[in-house]
Amino acid sequence: MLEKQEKYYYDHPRPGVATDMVLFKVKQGEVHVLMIERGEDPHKGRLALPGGFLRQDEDLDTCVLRELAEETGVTDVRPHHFANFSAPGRDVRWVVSAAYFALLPHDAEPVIQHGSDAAAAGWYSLNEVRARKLAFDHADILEAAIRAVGRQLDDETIAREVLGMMPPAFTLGDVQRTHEQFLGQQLDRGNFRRKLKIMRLMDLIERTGETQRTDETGKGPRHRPAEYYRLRED
Amino acid sequence: MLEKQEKYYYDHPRPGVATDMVLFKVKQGEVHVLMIERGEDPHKGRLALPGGFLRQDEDLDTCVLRELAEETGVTDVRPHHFANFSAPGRDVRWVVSAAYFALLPHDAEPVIQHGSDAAAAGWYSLNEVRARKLAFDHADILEAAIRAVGRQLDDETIAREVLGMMPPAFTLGDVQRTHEQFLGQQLDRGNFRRKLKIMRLMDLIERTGETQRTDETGKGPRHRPAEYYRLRED
DNA sequence: GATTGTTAGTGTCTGAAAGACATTATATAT
DNA sequence: ATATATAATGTCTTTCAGACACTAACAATC
Repeated sequence: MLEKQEKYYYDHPRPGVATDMVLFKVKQGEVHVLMIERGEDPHKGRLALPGGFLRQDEDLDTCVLRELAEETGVTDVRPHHFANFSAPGRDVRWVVSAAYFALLPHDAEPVIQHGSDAAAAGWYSLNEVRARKLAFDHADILEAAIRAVGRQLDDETIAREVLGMMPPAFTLGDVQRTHEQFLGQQLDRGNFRRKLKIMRLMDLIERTGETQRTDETGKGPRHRPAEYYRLRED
Repeated sequence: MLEKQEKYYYDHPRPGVATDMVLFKVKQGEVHVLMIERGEDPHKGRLALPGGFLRQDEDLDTCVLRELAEETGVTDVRPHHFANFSAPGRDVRWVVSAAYFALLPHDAEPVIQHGSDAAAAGWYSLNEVRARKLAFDHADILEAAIRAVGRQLDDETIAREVLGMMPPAFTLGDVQRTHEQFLGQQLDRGNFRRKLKIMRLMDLIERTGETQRTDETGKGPRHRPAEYYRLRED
């Protein structure tokens, strides 16, 4: 293969090719994003999206999953490509990036790995990460990812993955608030629940029989408690 | 810039990065695609999509437009990215490609250029090009492009560009048949016309006053003639 | 104990839009 | 004249989204 490569060699300058992953998770009702603190220049110390360079024996989908597994231990997510980022000045090393998003199931247990490239890693809420100065053009990538999820929320595949993000017991209001964070706007409760039925998403979940209650610390609703739901086995 | 690049140099193998353009045109009622006969290995002699390698001072959108202009003289089209193609074996030179489609306005006058990379170029109907063995994975790219256009036909931007593909005088049946070729299925006439109104596409065109007629050669309809339309100035 | 405030859960009214299909119109061919 | 094919338009029904109303159930307060 290398010989063939030389045989057909073209004298084109070659950019670095990388993937970036915007991994979303729901934590205490708020959408969070996995970010890594860069341990090296360029942009040392800034928060960045996980991702990495393409290898010669893999395609981009494989690359983004491999990098995600290496840096976070997450393996069971579906990557969704939504855009390329290729502005010449976006990375002084000249790197073209294929951007993906994925929705982390709640039962997944990411183990943040510390490598040379990632001094620290962790989950940041949308508000937190928006208040930070991010590496490269990762702020643009993040916003584009949020919009991409919002656009695809009426796609059955994505809507199912959102259900998979929910904790073991959740209310329909929790699901609605998650949708709202991706859409950036409020939704009508009645219409949202009707949509869940029409998209047959209600068939994927079931009532636990429990309802919200106010615990001894005073935490909890001061209003009608919501029914808890859980994902069905099948 | 080059110094900085060396300063931050990463020892990653770098694939070639290219763009491929699926340029559609309507010719005598049939959707055609611009293809180039490859003048060099790999895949010398086979039909291929126009496109080329990314340069250091441009992003992917700029690249695909530049390559298109160089190879065909076409300048006034809007590129729409729809997918990346990155399977390791798709090109023995290891090339990752960002795939675009564009819809050629009828008034554009492409001048096919003959370069070292393009021994011959020309328009092929979907049936013709599907009967040929194409270079690389360009058959996959082409089919994906057709589906991408079909999916976006209810997007106002794309639907307008389809109108722009029509010849100076066209019938609503011509527009419908173009949509059908992208969708791969028949449409109901009444529903299609209603859609044109709802999407306010009827505001963009006007009747010419002429109707189809059978000319001396016997060409023409043997049925009720259709009204001709044209694009409005504004 | 009644009242208030807040969210949960459900139902209803309206209008937009799609799908299926019917009807009339107008040309050529026989 | 009749058949045939397509153009052009209209109608009926169903689906679905948006807006909104109404009741239910809890905690806090008066």
